Amino acid sequence: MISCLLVEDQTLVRLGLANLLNLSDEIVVDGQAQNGVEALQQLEHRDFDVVLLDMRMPELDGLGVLTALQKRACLAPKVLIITTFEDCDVLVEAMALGAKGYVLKSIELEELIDAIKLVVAGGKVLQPALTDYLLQKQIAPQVILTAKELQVLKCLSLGMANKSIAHALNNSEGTIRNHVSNILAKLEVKDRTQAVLKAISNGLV
Amino acid sequence: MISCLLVEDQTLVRLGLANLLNLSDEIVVDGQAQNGVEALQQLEHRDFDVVLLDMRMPELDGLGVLTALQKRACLAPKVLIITTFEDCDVLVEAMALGAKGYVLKSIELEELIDAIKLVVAGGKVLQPALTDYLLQKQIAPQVILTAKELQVLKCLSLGMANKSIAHALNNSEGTIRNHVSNILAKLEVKDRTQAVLKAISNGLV
DNA sequence: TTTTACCTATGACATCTGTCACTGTTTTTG
DNA sequence: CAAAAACAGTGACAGATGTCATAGGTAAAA
Repeated sequence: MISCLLVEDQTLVRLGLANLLNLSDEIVVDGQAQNGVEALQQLEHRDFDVVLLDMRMPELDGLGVLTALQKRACLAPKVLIITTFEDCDVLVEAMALGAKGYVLKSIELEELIDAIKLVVAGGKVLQPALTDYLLQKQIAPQVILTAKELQVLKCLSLGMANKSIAHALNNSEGTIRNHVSNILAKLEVKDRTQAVLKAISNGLV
Repeated sequence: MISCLLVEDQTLVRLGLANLLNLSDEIVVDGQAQNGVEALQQLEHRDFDVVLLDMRMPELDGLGVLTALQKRACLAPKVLIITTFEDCDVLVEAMALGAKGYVLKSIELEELIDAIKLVVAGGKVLQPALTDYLLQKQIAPQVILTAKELQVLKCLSLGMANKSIAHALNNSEGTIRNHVSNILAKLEVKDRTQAVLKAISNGLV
């Protein structure tokens, strides 16, 4: 039997999925968590063969869990991300942080069970729908913003003007203008509005 | 026993939820549909006490189903919307289209069962989290944009510059500037970026 | 019919925005 | 250590943005 920790914030989805998996005779969900914090607590106490991890959660999200797990690399469990298409912008980050697979909640039950077995066996899983998505993304390679730029971008996406941002971040307006200019270049957009739109749709903020 | 049609596109969620509800001794999910079209087909063949309806679906979404059901008003079944917080902008529309209740997927199982019973009994259900949301909306009374303004706002939220919008809508740039100015005043914001953010969060676009 | 609201347009104006070139300081990294 | 990034700053500039006053045309409502 494959022992499995299920991390998902929506109670109905979590209970339902746990039930379904437990009906199979190969997988047993013997741990559940509503958010990243709970998940890490459970993982301290005992080991699981695999962690089914949702991305969007309160308290600590999927990426947070992955980051935390990386720090104790030796005994990191296999992680299979199971989430919605809306959250798949972070696919690359998640895999970079050590996730072994990434499937959508729209997956069929049998496929999911196969994916879990594959991951436990040491494989990697990516749904066809996602590989297409990846291809599209890789044409426009990963944008890397510096910490400061990300800070400014967050201000932008709050609708702040350069002057306000300068005041908020204790910089001159000119400096903020430079940062904004660099952000626009990196995001390949022409003005702050487009930057905000791109940031939102890419989950950068 | 309350007979129930469950309409939800994500297979795992649907099967899981159906299982959970069937475990109770008051509710039986004896119909399932993956989208609005399938739901309407099922409803032609037979009656259900209640329809559990997801909002965001392929083919035909929740609002579409409600609209279709309204047209044969006499034998419209009770509808309980069960969806995510992201889709709750359409709450008012859904209720106006005859939905008897609106709950989030984050609801607890027992609460959901209670909600279903309440709806079948002729009541209406709104989760506390949603009533708060409604209040917020009503404090900032409905902004009324003219058709043209809405058109311009949509362009804004695509990240277009005034010149582009002017070109796209066959107007002078000055005219567009005037429209933008009026939009900003009506939305009570200071620049186009804030306008776009507000438009998005209020579902105006 | 008169009024009202909407769409269109122009010109002038102040301000904001984004770019560029150039100069530093500090921190990270090879 | 030396090179490379990241960060902060200035000044000058072009162009975009938003405001205001003003005004003509059209369509719907009173």
